[in-house]
Amino acid sequence: MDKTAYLDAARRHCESRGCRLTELRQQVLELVLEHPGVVKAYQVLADLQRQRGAAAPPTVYRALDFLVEQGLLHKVDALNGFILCHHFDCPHDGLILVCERCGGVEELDATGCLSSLTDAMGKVGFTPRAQNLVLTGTCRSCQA
Amino acid sequence: MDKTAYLDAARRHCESRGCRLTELRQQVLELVLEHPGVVKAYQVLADLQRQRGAAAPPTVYRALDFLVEQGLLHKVDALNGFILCHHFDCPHDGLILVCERCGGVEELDATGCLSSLTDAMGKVGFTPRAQNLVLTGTCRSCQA
DNA sequence: TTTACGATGTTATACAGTAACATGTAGCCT
DNA sequence: AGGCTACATGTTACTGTATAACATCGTAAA
Ligand SMILES: [Zn+2]
Ligand SMILES: [Zn+2]
Ligand SMILES: [Zn+2]
Ligand SMILES: [Zn+2]
Repeated sequence: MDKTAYLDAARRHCESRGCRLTELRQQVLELVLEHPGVVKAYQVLADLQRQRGAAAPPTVYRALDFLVEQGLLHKVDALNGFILCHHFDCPHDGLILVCERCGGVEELDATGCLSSLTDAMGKVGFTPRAQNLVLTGTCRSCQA
Repeated sequence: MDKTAYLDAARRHCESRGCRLTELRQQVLELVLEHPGVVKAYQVLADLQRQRGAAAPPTVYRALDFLVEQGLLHKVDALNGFILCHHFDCPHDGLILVCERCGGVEELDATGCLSSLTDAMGKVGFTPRAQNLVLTGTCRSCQA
């Protein structure tokens, strides 16, 4: 999917959820799109300032939070960063692997891999919220 | 295990690994012990300042990093916090469950539950960093 | 038109984490 | 003893991450 098609799909995705992909939000999404792998909020902020002059942290954090809310991005807590989700339109129990060395992102289908985890949680009465697992580590090409 | 026994076990654990649980490190560990669930670094810092006067961030971060290194604490990236590990003496992969409603934290030993995930990652050549999975959801006592 | 609501702008601040360098402390070697 | 070494802690200053609180603006329903 090329960039334009992706943005179109993202717009339709938001509208189908009763939200608007405003110009600012799209601009932030495009900035994330420019980067491979993990993007940091303050990197986006710097990019945004280069494009439209003054901009403050809340501007970019609000846009990023919105995009995460819509499922267009995932937050990677361990790295204080964000990554694109390429499957926002189909519900997926994804397993997202982030390489600590090259910043590359890989997505696995974890369906069928989570049953034992779910069982373990069920034994203590814990009900997990649907969410994506994000793990950090080292990818194949970065193995020492 | 009561507090004294825990601290004794922690001390022996460190010494068996060729490290010392110094007075400062033990003091930080005790401060973490005082809190149920997740503890934040700056909360520990504030507590520490109340006990021994001046103290700066590096003091508490160094101690916390040491304790994580020894396996006595786990870092919870999603919450920028730390939790006690109650079975530091046996190697394990932690599965940390955070209740969205009451904020309680529970750690499961997921060592036997991750093989299918590990297999899936192995197939793409990905080596996960030793880490804890953090999931949010609803705990038993908060079930609606 | 008025009202309400969502989005954005703006300022200031809180919270999280680290670099770099100084000082102390304990064991070891000569 | 004197000096060497390694580790632990103290201290200052800073970078990076994130949010609170309030102001402004556009749009669309009432
Ligand atoms: Zn996804
Ligand atoms: Zn890599
Ligand atoms: Zn543990
Ligand atoms: Zn609960």
